[in-house]
Amino acid sequence: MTAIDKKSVIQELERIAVYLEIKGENAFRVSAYRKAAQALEQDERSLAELEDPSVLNGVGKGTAGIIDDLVKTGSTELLDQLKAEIPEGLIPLLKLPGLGGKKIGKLYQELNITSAADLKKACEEKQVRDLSGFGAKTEEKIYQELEDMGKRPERLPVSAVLPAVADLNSALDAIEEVDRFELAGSFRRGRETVKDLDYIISTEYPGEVGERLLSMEKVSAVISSGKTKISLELQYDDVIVPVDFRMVQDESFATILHHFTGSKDHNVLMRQRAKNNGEKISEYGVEIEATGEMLHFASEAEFFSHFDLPWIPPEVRNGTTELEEAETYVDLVSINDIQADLHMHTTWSDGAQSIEEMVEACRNRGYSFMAITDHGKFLKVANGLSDERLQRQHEEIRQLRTAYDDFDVFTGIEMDILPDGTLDYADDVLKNIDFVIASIHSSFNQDENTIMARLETACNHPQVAMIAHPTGRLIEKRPGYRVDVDRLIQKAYETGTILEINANPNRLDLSAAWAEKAQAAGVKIAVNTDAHRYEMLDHMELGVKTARRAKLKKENVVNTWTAAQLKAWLTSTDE
DNA sequence: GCCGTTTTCGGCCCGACTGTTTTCAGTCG
Repeated sequence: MTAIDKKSVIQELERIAVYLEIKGENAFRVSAYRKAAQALEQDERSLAELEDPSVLNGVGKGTAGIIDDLVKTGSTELLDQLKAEIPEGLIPLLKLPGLGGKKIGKLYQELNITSAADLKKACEEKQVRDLSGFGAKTEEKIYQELEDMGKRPERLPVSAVLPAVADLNSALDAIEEVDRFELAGSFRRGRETVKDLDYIISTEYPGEVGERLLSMEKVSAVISSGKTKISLELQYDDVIVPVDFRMVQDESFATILHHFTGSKDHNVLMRQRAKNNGEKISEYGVEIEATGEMLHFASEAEFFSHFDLPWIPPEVRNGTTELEEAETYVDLVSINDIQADLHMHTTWSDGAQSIEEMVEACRNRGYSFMAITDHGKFLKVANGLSDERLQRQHEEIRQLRTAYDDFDVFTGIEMDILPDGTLDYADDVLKNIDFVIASIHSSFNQDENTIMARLETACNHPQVAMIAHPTGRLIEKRPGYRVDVDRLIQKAYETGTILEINANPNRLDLSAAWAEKAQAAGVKIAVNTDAHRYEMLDHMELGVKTARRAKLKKENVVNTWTAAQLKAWLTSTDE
């Protein structure tokens, strides 16, 4: 038996890095521990399977020894020393913007500050401003940050920044001096939470563009404002959205887009590759070190091509294996492959539009088929369909679809799996429905076995085509019910049940990590919006980003298929 | 602390902005 689990080992390595940072240690030594923690995290193997950690890139003899200590005893000498030397209360101070290890070290050594409370007092007594490297302005800023500490979340769910994205896109569209712009950063990479929004802007007139940005309506604070870089905070009700803008000349657009798309670790990989070629990547281009010549690129594709790589999708730029795997991303699912949305609601239950309105909206998006899947009778709060209303609705759908020869509308239902594990409709009702979704909306607090029994009952039913939002989580709001996802994936594979990536930005459920595992196990995935009104159909893009993060191939995403292919597959998996 | 097809030392991705300085360190992404 080991003294601690893998997650704890990773945390302890990160803790060592933080302590060393405050101690003012060499920055490369600090980042070495961070890198080791990351290498451990990204390796699939358990501690037991990973006999010698130093085989990992970034873990050398020293850190391997520390890992070994942690595994065997739960502690290690270095960490014990650091704990004795540095007060634990200093660690949260690293989170304050503008305070890094060096400055915290100074506060500790010269003012004997050991906690947030000490620091606040020192600011009030105006002691901080007298330290070299600090000043009155810094002191005031620190004081304000301490006041605000803990008031705002570190990362925002994508759903929280969508209004800001919409506003910023139209604001930038309206600025004449902007030649083109793009939203980069973790939003472009399709992460489910973001720290800020990173906009890159091509312009010949950064001064004018900057002025316009600073005068935008929702600006609540200016964090920094230079010649080519501006950082703002926008306020939307109680949500504060930090935004960075970087302005460049158009010739540098591709390289700055790449740079600010990140991830940081991906950039490190690319820069290392460039260095091996005697070249240097910056935001502005690629410099040939021997001659000093600066190369520019018309597109990201050209930029990658310069390094003998195909264009690497932003969603997989994790700084892990994407350079080696670059050739395998050609058949990644993309938004243009999507033929259908298979989960949505209408006025028949809790949606805002009629069947016909939703059908028209989907046709206009260029889809070739869709499914109407209102809530079942169990969900009374959502005006779920009784047996009788269900029949009538499906009759209406069958009538409607005769009007189209180029578009198919599946009859469907989002049927609850009841708390007692039974299904909401009888077999003879289900057998006439084209696309039956099963999902859990109740009794989230049941134990794992009960939840799994519910999900397995649904998978086992020949008429159930798909499990919607399989874990029930809401990002940053609730964890979901107690589902053993590995077991669900296995069951879905055995029964030919599709698992959903629900594209709603509050859900993104399955997550990318689980969807990747599902694909590896041979499970088919559907990316659906679960739209309750027109605009929510737009969420497809976020769902597809999640699918791409999961490295899903087009062939494994059923709503890239034709209606006929999906129908044939559904029939073949009935048992 | 890690690493090596310039390999056991000397680098480690690169640049903008701020606040403090008066040429730059620290922080950040």
